[in-house]
This record gives sequence, structure tokens and C-alpha cells, in this order.
Amino acid sequence: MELTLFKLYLLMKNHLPTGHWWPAGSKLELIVGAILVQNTNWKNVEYSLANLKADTQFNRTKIIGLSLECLETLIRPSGFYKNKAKSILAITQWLDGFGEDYDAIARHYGDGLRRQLLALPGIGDETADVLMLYVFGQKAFISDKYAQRLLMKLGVADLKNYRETAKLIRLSEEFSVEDAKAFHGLIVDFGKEYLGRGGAWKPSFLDDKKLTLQR
DNA sequence: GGCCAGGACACCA
DNA sequence: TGGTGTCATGGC
Repeated sequence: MELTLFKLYLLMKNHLPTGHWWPAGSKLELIVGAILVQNTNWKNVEYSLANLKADTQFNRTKIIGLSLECLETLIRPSGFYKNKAKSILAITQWLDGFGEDYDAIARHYGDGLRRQLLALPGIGDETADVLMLYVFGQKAFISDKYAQRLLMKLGVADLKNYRETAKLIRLSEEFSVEDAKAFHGLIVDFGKEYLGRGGAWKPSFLDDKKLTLQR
């Protein structure tokens, strides 16, 4: 049976528990989490977020006030801490330049917002899309590893990297921003459950399903 | 004790 | 453009 992307989303929504997505108490906490989770288990990210919350309550001024060494220590549990600490400081300083007014940032950069995010250290294609979607409320498909594995299991061949996948996948008009957020959440929850490395199994509600990509 | 996780980036051909 | 090595911790 052939599926459109939106039908796949509805199917997953009906068959999987709805996750609370993205887990964060504030936009700044979400941004920091998005950096910390890069190639890292979320469990490890939680340790770092707890450390940061205890020290700064995710107050941007307090974060900026941390020394690089101190920040590195706080986020050490989530790995790659030197790169991530630099990135978090740079992004927080950038946000501070706008008084952490996210609407003002969106207005200021307009269509160039994603490009600006990519220009910040430690923000690549995937993290940029995460921020576009969850922080700035703009529709985006997050083509993380779980999404790529799921799509390949559904018969979409040859997904070599993020950009190639992103080029292939377009969220149709049927998707609202909230749908896009929920979709990514479902894919990650689903991925943790069924798409670990070597996990060749897929649940029965996806049996014999093939994904058709509209252009 | 080895493998892996919700990537980014520099460097190379 | 595309492939490869590096960055690093904690859980399983």
C-alpha cells in the first residue's frame, strides 16, 4: 500500500503514544538542548541540562557570564564538550544582541534566518531546522538519522546525507507547524523504539507500506 | 569492554 | 560534491 508523507504521519499518530516534544522549559533551554544532543544520547543531555539549570536557570546573562572552562565542566556529561561550550556561548551572545527577542530576530533576518543560524558555530543543517521549527515556528522536516532510517525502510532508496533527504522531502500544505513538530517527535520516539542500529523490525501498522514522495 | 547515541566541521581528492 | 577522521561522555 502506498503512503503519502502526511498519511504516514497520521498513521504514526494513531498508532504511537504522543510524545511531549521538544522537552524544554524555555526557548533558550531548547536551543542549548539542541546543541547538546548532537550525536549524543538524550540521557547524557539531561545531566548537562540539570547542571546548567542549577547554575543559571537558563538565564542568558548568567550563561554569558560563565567562563568557558566552567561551561565545559557543566556540560561535560553530554560529550564533545569543548565544541559545544563554544557554540552555546556564541549563540547565547548572539541572542543577547537582540535582547533574546525571538520575534525581533525573525523579523530582522526574514528569509535569511536559516542562513544566519548556519553561520553560527556548532549549528549545521539539522540543528538549524530544529531551531527553525521549534524556536521560530517555521515548518521544517527534521531529517535526522531516525527519519532517514524510517524512510529507507519505507522504500525510499539512497538517502546518503541530510541535504539529499531534505531535498527529497517536502512537507505538503496539509502539515501545520504543530503537525511538523509532532511528526518529528513521533519519528524520534519511533526510532528509539524500532530503528536502533541492527534493528530490522518494523511494527505491524507499517507492514507492506511504501512511501510515495510528491514533488 | 565494545558499541552507540536526535551532528558539526575541517580537510582531502 | 562527497568521503573520512575527529571531537567525548555515560548507558547498555
